[in-house]
Amino acid sequence: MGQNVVYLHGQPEPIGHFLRIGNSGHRQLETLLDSGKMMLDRVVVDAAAVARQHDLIASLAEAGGELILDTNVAELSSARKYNGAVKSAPWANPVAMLTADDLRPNANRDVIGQIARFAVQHGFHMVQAPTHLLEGSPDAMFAVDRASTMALRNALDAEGGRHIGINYPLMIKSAVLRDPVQRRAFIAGLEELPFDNLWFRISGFGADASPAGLRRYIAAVMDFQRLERPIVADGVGGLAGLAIVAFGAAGGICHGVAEKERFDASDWNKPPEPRGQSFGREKRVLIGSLDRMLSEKQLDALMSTPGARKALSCNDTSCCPRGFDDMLKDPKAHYLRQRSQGVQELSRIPDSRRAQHYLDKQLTPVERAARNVAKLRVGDEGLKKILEKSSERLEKIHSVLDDLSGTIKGAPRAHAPSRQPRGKPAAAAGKRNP
DNA sequence: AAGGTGAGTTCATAGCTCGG
DNA sequence: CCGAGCTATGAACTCACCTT
Repeated sequence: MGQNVVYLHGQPEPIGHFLRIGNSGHRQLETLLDSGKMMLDRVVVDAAAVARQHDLIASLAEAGGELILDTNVAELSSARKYNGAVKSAPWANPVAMLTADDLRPNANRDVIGQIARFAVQHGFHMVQAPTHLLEGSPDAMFAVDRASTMALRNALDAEGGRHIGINYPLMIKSAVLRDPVQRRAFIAGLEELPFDNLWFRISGFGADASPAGLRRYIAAVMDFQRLERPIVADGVGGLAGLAIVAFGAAGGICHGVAEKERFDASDWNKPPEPRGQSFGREKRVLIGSLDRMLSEKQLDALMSTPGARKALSCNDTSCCPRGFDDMLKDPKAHYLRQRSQGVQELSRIPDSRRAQHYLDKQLTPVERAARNVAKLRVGDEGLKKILEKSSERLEKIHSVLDDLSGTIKGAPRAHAPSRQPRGKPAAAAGKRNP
């Protein structure tokens, strides 16, 4: 598809695709990077993990990748999270949450100054402004966040980081995003701030978005184009994430490696969990024909159903030549190839045709495949329900987005964040020639 | 080299709310 | 009054790193 397209107005603008390294998957990612399978080289690194992930960061920098620092200030300011994984961030307070005072210019803890020096010292190209999870536009922390953004710009300039850009992460729950009055207040408050790109981290939204939720997300985020700055949808993945960029609501998306495809901060203000009680997730495999992941356990159970193996296998021979076996053998490589393939395919399509291409060439085939999966004679009632719901969801997304595409035709589209470091080729990391 | 330890985490579902 | 969508809640597995 698309190989024979002639571009009358130059190359279409590529969609920005960003990867969150996360907390503990960096060794696996290093292996993928070294074998040319990482696919993405614009990465967000948590400040709390920089020391541990130094090897991966150095390799990415050497390969010309773009390094983005997440300061973890939002988590460090949360009752539930400050004493968890983020507590090893250099500016963490070991005995308490960070407060607005810690972020004042000239504060005793000098968090802003520390962030600026750290970003320069570790060669970051971009920094997420140290913003907070906001209850709404009247939240007093919004003013603190605006002051922090200005202070960070000054601190970066003063510490030799004039070339380092700033992303502004707006962290609110989806109900707040949906409120047009609060949107206007946020837009007014952001207008004069010195940041390069606007990032959305919307609590309660992600790759599993409901059809109506997805439509409202796209419509709401489109309002922010009034700021005339590139927009990134953080914590989204799957066909929901692709829809957001296909419809031009955002110019880029960001997610983790088979995780962080949804952002949920609903428990951040609760007291910390007592220790010793933790929950985990079994290994999961991305199933393209369902637009969701299934655990190995669920897949095992499905394999006794005739036709399941064929219907669930990756049929992209450049990704998994031996189909199901390859998916199971290296689920993270499969995940990265599939996610980057979807974005790259869309990137080759001219802006004005992306929404239609998404509907016809990306959503429709999956919808059809999901319908076939839902027809399988699965013994397990729970699993059968999951398969049927996935299929139903995709059909509803199609009709909702079909309608939306008529409504927003001709509306201005968000741009992708320009690549840092500027001027370097956008060679995929890991594809270094010997 | 192998095994133990510590810490992170994602989904399904029940029940509630709000709007038509 | 019903259904869609939201919120709260409860459910064991993975990975990295350290110790021996």
